[in-house]
Amino acid sequence: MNFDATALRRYTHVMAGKDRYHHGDLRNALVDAGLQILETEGIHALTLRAAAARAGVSHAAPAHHFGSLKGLLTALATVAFQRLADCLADASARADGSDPDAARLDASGRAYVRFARANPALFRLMFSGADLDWTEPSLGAAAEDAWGQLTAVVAPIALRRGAVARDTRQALELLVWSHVHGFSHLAISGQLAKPDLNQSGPPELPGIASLLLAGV
Amino acid sequence: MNFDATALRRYTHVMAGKDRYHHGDLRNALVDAGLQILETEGIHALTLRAAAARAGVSHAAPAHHFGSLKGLLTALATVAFQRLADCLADASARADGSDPDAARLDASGRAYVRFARANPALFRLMFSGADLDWTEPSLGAAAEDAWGQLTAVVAPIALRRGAVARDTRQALELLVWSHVHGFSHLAISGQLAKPDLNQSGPPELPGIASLLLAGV
DNA sequence: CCTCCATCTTGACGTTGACTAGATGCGGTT
DNA sequence: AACCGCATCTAGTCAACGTCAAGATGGAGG
Repeated sequence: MNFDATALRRYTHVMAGKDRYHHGDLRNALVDAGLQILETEGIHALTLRAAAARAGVSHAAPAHHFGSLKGLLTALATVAFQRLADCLADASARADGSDPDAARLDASGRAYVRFARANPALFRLMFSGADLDWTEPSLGAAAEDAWGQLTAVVAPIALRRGAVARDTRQALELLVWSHVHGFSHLAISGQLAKPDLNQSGPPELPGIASLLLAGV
Repeated sequence: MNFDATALRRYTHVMAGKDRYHHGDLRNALVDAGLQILETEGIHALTLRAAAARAGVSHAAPAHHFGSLKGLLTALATVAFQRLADCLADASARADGSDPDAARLDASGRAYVRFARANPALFRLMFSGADLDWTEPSLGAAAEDAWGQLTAVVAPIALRRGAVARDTRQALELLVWSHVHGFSHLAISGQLAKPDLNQSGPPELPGIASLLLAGV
């Protein structure tokens, strides 16, 4: 979790109310501020100046820690991928059912969608393409973690389908990822709010495990 | 296609080089300009002022036709949904294979992905959520058209699976849409560029028809 | 105690979306 | 043919933005 006890002590010290020229842990404070703004006001309200104001520093302070707005967005996306990976791992561990493999897959899928619905602006940012600096190693590592959590629950299903070849296995991983990612994206885009789709309540993620295991 | 011969005549007349105070068809000119900017320079370069400059009018002119930036984006997304619907209809019509239903479904899916890959910024805009004005009826109608093209190719497959109930059928439609939409989004986000996914060439959209028809 | 330098502030510049007031000229009316 | 209403477009302005440059501050190591 990149926990820095010294920095945190200084940070909480400042949080207690003591204003000082040197913040102590401005970088983390700005990330927190950014996450809050993203959650409460959306992506358009997330500006370097707004984050600085929320952290109680001058408008140009963020530049020293993130270089540019892209840097701040990259830091936020990194945290987001880490949180997503945690959610997926947690859901997989808690999954319960008569078919454990299938239960873990479906539970992970639902967790993916739940994460997107709970953090729509953040989710969008994670997959916003050119807005992020993918040369930043920590971002790539966090994204790999999340991807790894997903492939881990697909692997047993793939084996039971007889998908031993690397290509076949990766095609299944990609199928599952596309499925949950597409559903998540449609959900937070409001595309699932069509009246004819809501006559039986809000749409739920169609389970993929049973489909993949049909006829096996 | 909302073809307005009179407006077009004036528009082309202006295009011929004659500068006049009244443009003649500024609205369409601004949409064209917006599409070009989106394609060549990306979403961040798409500003009201840039579109105005490309159309050769003053910086405040777009406001009279679109009200705000949101209005221009909405107009662009409307055109985009219409084009997507056309692409899907075309792909379905041209599809060819031993199983026509399956061929049409897979061809439509590939067309969806091809559209996204060919127009990444536009595709992102179409599903950008709060950036668009969904109270605009034309936008909703265009989106419904595209959605209708997709459900049309899913319906035969659903019937062959015995999905006669409305809920079951809609779940399948949603499954297919999630699949192609998620893959498209991952593709244009660069998430499919992972080295371990490209050892057998760039990933292709996993066919969904054979999966849905397995064991039928 | 003193110096170094990362950290933070202040001020400025160019660009943006949005608003206002005024100029223009097309299309319908007389 | 002359007129005029009004949609269309221009010009000017404002606050907010990202970014840069220059200076102030104060903690860490000698």
